[in-house]
Amino acid sequence: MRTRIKQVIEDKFAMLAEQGLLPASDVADSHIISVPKHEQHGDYASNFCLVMASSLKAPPRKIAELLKPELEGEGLFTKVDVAGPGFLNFFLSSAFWQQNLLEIRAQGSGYGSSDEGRGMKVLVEFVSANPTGPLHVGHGRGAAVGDSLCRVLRMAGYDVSSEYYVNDVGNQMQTLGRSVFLRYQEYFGQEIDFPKECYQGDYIRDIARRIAEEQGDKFLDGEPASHLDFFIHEAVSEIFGGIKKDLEDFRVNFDNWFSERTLHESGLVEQTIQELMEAGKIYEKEGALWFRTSDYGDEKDRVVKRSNGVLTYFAADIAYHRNKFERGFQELVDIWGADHHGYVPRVKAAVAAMGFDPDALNVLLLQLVNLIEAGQVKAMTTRGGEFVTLREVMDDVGTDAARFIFLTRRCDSHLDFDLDLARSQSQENPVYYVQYAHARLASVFRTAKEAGVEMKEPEEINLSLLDSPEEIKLMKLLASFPELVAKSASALEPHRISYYLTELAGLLHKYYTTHRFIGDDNSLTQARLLLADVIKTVLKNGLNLLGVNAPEKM
RNA sequence: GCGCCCGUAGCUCAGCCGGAUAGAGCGCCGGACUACGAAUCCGUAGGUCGGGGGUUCGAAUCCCUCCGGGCGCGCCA
Repeated sequence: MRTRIKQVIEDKFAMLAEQGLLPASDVADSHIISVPKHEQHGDYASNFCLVMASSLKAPPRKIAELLKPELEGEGLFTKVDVAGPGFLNFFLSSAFWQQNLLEIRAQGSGYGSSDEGRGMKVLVEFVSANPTGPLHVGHGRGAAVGDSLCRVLRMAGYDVSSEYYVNDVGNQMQTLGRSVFLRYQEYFGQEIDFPKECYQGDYIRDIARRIAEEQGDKFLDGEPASHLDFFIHEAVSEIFGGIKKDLEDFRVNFDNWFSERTLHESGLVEQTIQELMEAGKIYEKEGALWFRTSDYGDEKDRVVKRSNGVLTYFAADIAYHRNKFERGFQELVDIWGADHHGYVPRVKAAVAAMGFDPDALNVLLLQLVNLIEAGQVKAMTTRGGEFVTLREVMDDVGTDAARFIFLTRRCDSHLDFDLDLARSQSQENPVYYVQYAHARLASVFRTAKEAGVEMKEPEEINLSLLDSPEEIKLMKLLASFPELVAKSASALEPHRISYYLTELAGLLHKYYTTHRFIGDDNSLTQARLLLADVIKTVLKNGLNLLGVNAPEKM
């Protein structure tokens, strides 16, 4: 609708310019159609006259007055107002909104879709936690945001793939294997010196105990180094199995699990370094290889191969991002913890140096999650081994509440996750507010069925009965859902969905207390049931974008 | 010291590629079930949008600066 109004204005302007009533001029980019905050400002508003005033050398209101009759003659609006400093306010008839209900109903679970993304291939990479320990709450936020973003992008017409990058090589693997081996020795009563850099969590002991129980003490003999691969393999597969299970229960699915190891094994890392050296973008200094990232906006050059011959994590990441582009993705979204923000410029620099568009790489930085319990921040450190896992939170508050809460904040805002609130099965918990709206409507249909009321075909329903201010307001909000999804997608901001749903649920609850869906007047009942049906659909579609259930009963 | 993010009601936060009178939830206080679910609704109170400058017809929104908080500044990942 917005694009249609915009087009009409620009057409009418061109016509007036042709007639010599206004000077010809290019239309400013800042010309937008918005939905005004106040009802008296109409259903849509245009700032056209304001943004064009200076290039047309005419007062905004005067331009508006010239356009007004032309726009009214279009037949699209019941009224066009010139308001304030020169806004054009457009009023649509209630029939317009009523007809829209049929459209929503026809689209059903597909309502909200658009071709905003035009089939653009997008890769969203998230979580990507090292398989050295269980997922913690911070990863949970990444999982919720990433997964929801994928759903939103898909609905907005993007061709989306989701991916988890598995760091399955490097020092940390050695450290992990060593940590488990030491605990294994400890299990058999040997004196061990457990270094600080080893993984401290109890889960390491659990893995060691399992190995000890299954394999006995046979690894105590001989050179520990020769057993290390076995311990690494056992630890990784157990930990990774746990991660996958956690994500599955959190309703997060990945299209692809990308192993860092394959980048090395395929030779892509070495090949990329070689090519960049030939292009003069990597040079040698003090025995190490350095990438000229400072030529592309980074603070300083970065090492890709250490003087001891070992590749850095960065080296693999360069190849990984190259690989992403070479797989044909046009937009990349990386979701990282905010503590990695210093890493962004160097990866963008690498992308640019390889000849790809650095703006095609979108890095979302997720700020910290603080768990609050009894009004106190629960300490959450990864190093000390004392951390709250995603599993604990999921088991504690449930997947629905956890996901919803993770999606009620902007990415770059710190998140205080109040456990008591999330736990409470009561009014304070925001997720229930929305779910309850859905369940309430489901209940209406159950009641209707019991009363023997069947919904007619939409075409037979007299929609003009839906004309109260509350109904109009609801219908307008319902109509804006596809735009909201599209905007949420292009801005990479899934949290907008949860705000929309809270607003829609609020309107429904309010409506519910002042209007009855089922009454003596059959045609009114029919019209309101259609409205109920459509609201229910939109709530469900929206909750689905968040990965939250839409229950029929609670 | 340098860089990134944040600062909006008592609390937690929306709104931020400029737009009209700045919103919500929680909390406080007061109301509403003999009709579809009260996990709900209605009403009251609550604001120098961190401070200051600038750009503009117009700034919570953009720019500069200062103050406060968080996080980073490895030949770690």
